[in-house]
Amino acid sequence: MSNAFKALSHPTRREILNQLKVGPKSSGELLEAFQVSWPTISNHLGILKEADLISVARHGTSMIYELNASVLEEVALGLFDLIGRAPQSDVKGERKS
Amino acid sequence: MSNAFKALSHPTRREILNQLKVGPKSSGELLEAFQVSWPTISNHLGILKEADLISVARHGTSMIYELNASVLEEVALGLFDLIGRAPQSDVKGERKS
DNA sequence: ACACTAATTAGCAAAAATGCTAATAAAAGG
DNA sequence: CCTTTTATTAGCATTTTTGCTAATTAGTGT
Repeated sequence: MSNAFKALSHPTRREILNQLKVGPKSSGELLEAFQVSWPTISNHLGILKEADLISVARHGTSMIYELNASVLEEVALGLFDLIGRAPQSDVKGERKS
Repeated sequence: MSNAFKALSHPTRREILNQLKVGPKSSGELLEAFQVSWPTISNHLGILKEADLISVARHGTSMIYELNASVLEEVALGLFDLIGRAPQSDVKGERKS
């Protein structure tokens, strides 16, 4: 859990998650949204992956990154628990088939 | 928002929030739960306060710290937004008087 | 095999976070 | 006013994070 919050504590990494919100993207596509070098983005992606907030799969020469919704949900639920008000669990977004 | 996540990224600080979950406490009371020096706790409390995750009020010689539920809720909602599934707002916690 | 594109790893320097001891402040009680 | 209790501030060393350039890996096309 510490890893997750640490990963979330950097603005660039939160913005990466925000970019991935609309759908999977490659390192290169993500790079364009930020004024940093490629190794820097690569490092941020590594940290997010280490925290299990994103998943990655190779697609040809590209690495495609994707949000890990379940882990993000866990973190959010942990915060709700802290203030003693759990959200209804019947939301869950996706319906069953 | 960056401040909040940074504050949450340290295990001791998350545990402080956990201690405050049951109710307000003084620095001294909080200190007893951790094997660190007093200045260290004071520093962590300062960071949590800076992030607006807790509030503080003087009570005699003691400083009483208290959870800022609304800010924690905001952070949690931010995460839910990231995965596109907002929790129901009809909470299970306090009823309306 | 060779070049080209996409991305990561290595190595480094600068900045920030962590947590200590010592010194200081602020309120309460005698 | 002086002491005690409660807590913060100052100053410092150690560790971690951040982000760069240069070098390397991996796949694609010729």
